[in-house]
Amino acid sequence: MAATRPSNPLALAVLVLLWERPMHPYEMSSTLRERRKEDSIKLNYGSLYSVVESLRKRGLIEAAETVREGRRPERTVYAITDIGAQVMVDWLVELLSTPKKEFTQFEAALSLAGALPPEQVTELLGQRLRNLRFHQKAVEAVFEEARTVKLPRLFMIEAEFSAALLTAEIAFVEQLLGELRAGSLGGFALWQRMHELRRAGVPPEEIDAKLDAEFADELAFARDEST
Amino acid sequence: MAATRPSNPLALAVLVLLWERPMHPYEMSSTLRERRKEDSIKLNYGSLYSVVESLRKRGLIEAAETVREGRRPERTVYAITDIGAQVMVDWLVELLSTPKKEFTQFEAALSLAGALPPEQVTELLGQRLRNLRFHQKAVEAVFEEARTVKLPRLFMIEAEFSAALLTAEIAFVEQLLGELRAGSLGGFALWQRMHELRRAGVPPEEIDAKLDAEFADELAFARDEST
DNA sequence: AGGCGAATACTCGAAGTCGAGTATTCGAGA
DNA sequence: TCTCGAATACTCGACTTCGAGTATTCGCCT
Repeated sequence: MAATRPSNPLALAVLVLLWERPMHPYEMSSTLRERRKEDSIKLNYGSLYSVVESLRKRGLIEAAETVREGRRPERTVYAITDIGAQVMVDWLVELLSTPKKEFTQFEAALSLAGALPPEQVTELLGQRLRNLRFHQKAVEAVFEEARTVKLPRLFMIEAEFSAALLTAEIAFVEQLLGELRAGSLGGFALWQRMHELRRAGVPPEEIDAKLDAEFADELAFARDEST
Repeated sequence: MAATRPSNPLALAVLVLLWERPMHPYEMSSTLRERRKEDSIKLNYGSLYSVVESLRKRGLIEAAETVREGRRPERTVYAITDIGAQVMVDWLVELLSTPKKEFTQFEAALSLAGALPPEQVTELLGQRLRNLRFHQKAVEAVFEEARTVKLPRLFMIEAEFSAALLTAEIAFVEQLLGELRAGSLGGFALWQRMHELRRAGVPPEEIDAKLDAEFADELAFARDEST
């Protein structure tokens, strides 16, 4: 059996932490928090403990000892196994070298935005833009702070990546908003008309027929798609 | 009880489809496929049926009729309810107007990349860059095709968004690769030395101590963090 | 006429996700 | 010395996710 692994990236974080040195679950979570890794890896207690258990069952990590410090409850300290170290490397290699489609909520929302009327979508994207810019300022403040305490950039690459995506999203929304406000986005009139008809209470099939007639040219693509 | 909703965006897609007109689950999946929405919304059969059931239990959709066409098995046709339509609107409003952190695998991998030696990470990111560029060409070909069949841009905004993120990622990886190859990324030497010591079999605590001594200036930030 | 691959239409159960809840202990201040 | 909030260290179970498997039928090709 090829060594399988859990799908949650938190499991990879656990492997990396145990590759550094043995520790117990709660220490993993606090270490991740200290290093600001919770910004890039979703951390939640339930998942942490179940992920640790899942790694143990697969033989990627093992319980090293159970210690009791002061009068705190007992804690199980885990260590990485040789197979675990190998899986960690393979996993990192795959994630770094091979891009794979990541589904985002915003992309889903964009693809379904047609269900709201164009005016409302314009308004909502305006709000989003304001929120994004506000967020960007906060992120820049964090970078500024990092520079003043001389934190080496190595420890923040993931934050820089996420900031780069944020900048790209801002540019995209700005551009889209411009086209929406100008009404110049291809298909805009069709979209508007569809909502007009719905508001008027026209039933679905009739809407389809009317739009098909009124926007014959714009909907031409749909007719010869039977290839 | 405030109308709750499933968390899977596929449920939003179901609401939108049923807002257009009643249909049965299999038709939902084929409609989504025809419209290329599976590129922006993760579609999988298991999830589809359980999401439909979950929407039904919450009263956001309801079974309208069960039909049997030809000698095909029976199918349940669902319709959206008034509450369902409201939830659909609220959900779209939230997703479009309010950005929320999306965790990506690559961001997680970047934040844990320190567990591989710098030379290997450089090599892997080189591979990634080649893959990303290849993928970008394919995406551009799709856009080209869309232009020739005159598909209105409205129907592809989500694809344009995803392409914008792809471009941003390429730029980021190019930039990062440059700094890695030049060895100019802050913390690079520290990272290299850490792996050197590990290869030499030095135990964790000693590595920490040595690095702390050798890179006192670069690690200064860590010492006065006890605020 | 009949065979076979593509499309239709789901089902199932193992695995994973999540946040709220619980119980304890430490330490700063009144 | 007492208290109270923050930190420590998990547990629980309801809900989701997922992909592989199943069973049928349509329609083209020979």
